[in-house]
Amino acid sequence: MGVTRTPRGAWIEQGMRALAAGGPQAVRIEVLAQALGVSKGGFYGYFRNRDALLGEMLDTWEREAAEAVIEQVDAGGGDARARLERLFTITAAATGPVTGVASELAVRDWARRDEDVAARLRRVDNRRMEYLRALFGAFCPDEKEVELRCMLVFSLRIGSYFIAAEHEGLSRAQVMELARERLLA
Amino acid sequence: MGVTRTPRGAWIEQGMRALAAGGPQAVRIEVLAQALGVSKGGFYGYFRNRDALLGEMLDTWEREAAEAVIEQVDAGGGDARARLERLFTITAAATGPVTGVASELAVRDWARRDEDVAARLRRVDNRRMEYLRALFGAFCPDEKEVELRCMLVFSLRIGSYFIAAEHEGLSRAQVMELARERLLA
DNA sequence: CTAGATCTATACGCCACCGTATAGACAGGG
DNA sequence: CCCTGTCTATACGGTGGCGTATAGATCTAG
Repeated sequence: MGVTRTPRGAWIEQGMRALAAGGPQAVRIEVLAQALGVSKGGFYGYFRNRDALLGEMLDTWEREAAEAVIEQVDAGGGDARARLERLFTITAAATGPVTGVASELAVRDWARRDEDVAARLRRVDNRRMEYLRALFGAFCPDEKEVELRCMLVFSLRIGSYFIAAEHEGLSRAQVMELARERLLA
Repeated sequence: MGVTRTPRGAWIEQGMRALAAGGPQAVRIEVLAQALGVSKGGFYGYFRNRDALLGEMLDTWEREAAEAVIEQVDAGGGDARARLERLFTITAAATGPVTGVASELAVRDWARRDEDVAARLRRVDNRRMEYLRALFGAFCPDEKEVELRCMLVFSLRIGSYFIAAEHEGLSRAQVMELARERLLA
C-alpha cells in the first residue's frame, strides 16, 4: 500500500488558507493543487467535488474555532478576570489557517449569503457567548450587564479588524486597551 | 441623438446590488445585463472593462457613504445627544444599494484583500469617526473616553451584523438598546 | 424623411476552472 | 521479483464569463 503523500488534511488546510485570503470563491481546486505542488488528480479520490471540500472545511472550522481558544484559556487557570485577560490576548494574536482571525472573518462574510454557513456560525458564536457569559457572570451580578459586555467584547474583536478608521492621538491598540480595562471593571 | 436607455448610473447601481449580495466576485457584467433586462452590448460603451465599473462603484460609494448619513442626521437639528440618537436609528435601518448596510459590509470584507479599497474605506471611516468624535466631544470632556465611545459605536454597528450569537433572555435589539443608553450617558 | 449619432443584440475567440478518464509511478506482501 | 492497491500526472470535454466586432434598432436634428 502506498503512503499518503498529500493527505486529506492538506487539501482542507490549503483550502482554509485560500478561504482566509480570498473568500469561498478563491477556493479553486487547481490553485490549491498548485500551492501543494501537486496536480488535482488526487483531489477527487478524497472529495466528491468542490462543495464536499468546502463542507469539510466548515466542519473542521466549526469543530475547532470555539474549542481551541476556550481550551487554551482554561488551561492557564486563574479566576474569571485572569481568564478574560488571557482570552483577549489570545484572540488578538490568533493566526493559523483554521483558527486564525482571517478565516473567521471570511466565514462571517460567507455566512451573510449562505444559510448553512450561517447556521454553523451561529453554533460557534453561541458556544463562545456561553463561555463569555460564564466568565463575566462570575464577577458581574446583573444579567443584562453581562449580556452587554459579552456583546461588546465580541463586537470590538470583530470591529478591530473591519474598521479602518484611525484615532485622534491614540493607537488602535491603546483604544483596545482602554476597552479591556473598562470591560474588566 | 438617441436617448440613454440604460444610463451609466444603472450599471453602477446594479453593480452595487450585486456587490452587496455576493461580494465583488458576484459583479458579473452578463448577470448585471440580464438583471437590467438588456444585453451586455452597451456596457463597453460606458466602461472600459469590469475593473472600471468596480472603480466607479467605489467612487460613488466613497462619495455618498459617509456624507449621506451625516447630512441626514444634521438635517434634524438638536443637540449632540439628539443627533447621536438619530444616527443610531438611521444607520440601523439603512438600506438601498449604495448607502445600505449590506454594501458597506461587502466593502469592508473586500478591503481586507485589496489595498486600494482599504484606502477608500479608511477615508470614509475617518470622516465618520471625525463626525462621531465631534458629537461625543460635545458632552464628554475626556478625550480618551471619546475615542473609546466612538470605537464602541462603530464596532457595535458592524458587530450586530456579523455576529450570529443569541442572547440569554434578551433580543439583539434589547442589547443594542442597552448599549445605546450606556453610550449616551 | 433622411442622416448621423447612439444604444443594443448577437456571435465569436479566449481563458480559467470543474469533473472525468486513463495510464504511469510508487510502496509493501507474497 | 512481481502483483496489487493507492496516489499522481495528463489529457479531455463542458461551462461560464470577459472583451471585441459587427450589424441592426432607435432617437433627435435638420
